[in-house]
Amino acid sequence: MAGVRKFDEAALLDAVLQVFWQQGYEATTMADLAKAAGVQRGSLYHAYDGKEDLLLRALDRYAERQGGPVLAALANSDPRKAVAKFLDAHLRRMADPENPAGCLMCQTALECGGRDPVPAERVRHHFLRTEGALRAVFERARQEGTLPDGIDPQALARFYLGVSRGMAVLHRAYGDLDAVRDLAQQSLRLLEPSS
Amino acid sequence: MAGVRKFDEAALLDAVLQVFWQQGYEATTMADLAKAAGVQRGSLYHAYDGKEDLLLRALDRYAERQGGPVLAALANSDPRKAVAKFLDAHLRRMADPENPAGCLMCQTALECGGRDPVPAERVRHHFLRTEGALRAVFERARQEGTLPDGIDPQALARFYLGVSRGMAVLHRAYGDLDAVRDLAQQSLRLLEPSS
DNA sequence: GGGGTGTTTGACATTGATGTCAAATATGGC
DNA sequence: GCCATATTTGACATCAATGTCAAACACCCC
Repeated sequence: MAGVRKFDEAALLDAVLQVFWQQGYEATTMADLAKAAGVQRGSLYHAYDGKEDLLLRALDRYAERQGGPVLAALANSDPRKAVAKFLDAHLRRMADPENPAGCLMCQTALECGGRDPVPAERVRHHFLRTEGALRAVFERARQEGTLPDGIDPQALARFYLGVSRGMAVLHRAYGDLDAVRDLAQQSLRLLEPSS
Repeated sequence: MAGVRKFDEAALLDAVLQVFWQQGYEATTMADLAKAAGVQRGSLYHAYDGKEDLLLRALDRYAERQGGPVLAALANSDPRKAVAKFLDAHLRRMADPENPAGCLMCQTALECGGRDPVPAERVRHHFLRTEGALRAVFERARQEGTLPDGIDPQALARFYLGVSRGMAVLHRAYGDLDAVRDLAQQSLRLLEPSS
């Protein structure tokens, strides 16, 4: 029962991530995390630096598991298809009944933004990563002439980043995907060739 | 020093609102609220039912003070101008150095969404109110022929609701208004007559 | 197979937040 | 001016979370 680490790091972080995502950072206690991970509270303190440390690791793991497929969806030479798949990946993520509603990153951004600079900075980093990936899509499209003139790739990237963030908020607030779908669909009209 | 209520209800709620907005709901203690309001902790318990009661009242007051001007901005017969003013009102709200970054409604939606149905429902109510006001603008525009055919007013309303929510998240996460401005500006292209 | 290493476990003290209460006190009505 | 009413105030008990620690213990390596 003791001697070598009993738990799987990845599985533990998945459990921790889930609890933070469901309840929020402040409402979560170390006891909650321990219980969800099937581990004694003392073991958590032994293996990690505390709740904030666990949050940071959970954020990174979240980016890897949830954000990875979303960014991968951007790999398409047609910017419209790339963004459509990007938003659709978000939708599918939200439709997964395993996941709590919303988005852990947004939640942490809002909850810690005015209080705790360390997780806030981590979230910002991941946002910038997504923004950069989107910008790369549009910059490439611009070079290939697929993007209308006079459109700033950076601004467009921020737009779709913001749209995906808005989707998460509406998902959490409304509990269903109707409004989320509308938001995604309408936003795609911005890339229609007609304009 | 005692006998009749010493504090102004509105001013107290403004102070309370500010603290919730800055720190988040769970991270805020009754002592924080009492201090910010310049009132003894016991007085808060005497006058209100507790932290959640104060949050609900703060949300309503927030909707009144911050949301009011934003909804008023929608009063314009040209839907494009109405929405532009709507988004600009959000921008100005965020540019106000008196206000913490982001939006108390979104914050509460995300923080309480997975845990506390009562404030979550209150937030949803206010979101629906905004969504309804936006929809009204587009429905009127459609009747007047200002809106392109094949556009669902409801979907468009949800789109701009989501955009405004995304603006709040990016504001809180990035701390500045650059991305927020880009998001607002790009979203307005959806209403350009060219399409 | 035995000792060292590192983990687990439950207990502990500490801290901080909560909600309640009785006493003190200022105001308004009579 | 005095009493009733309602608020303020500080104290109190309770509860919950935190972080630490020493002892128990299992595994790996020699």
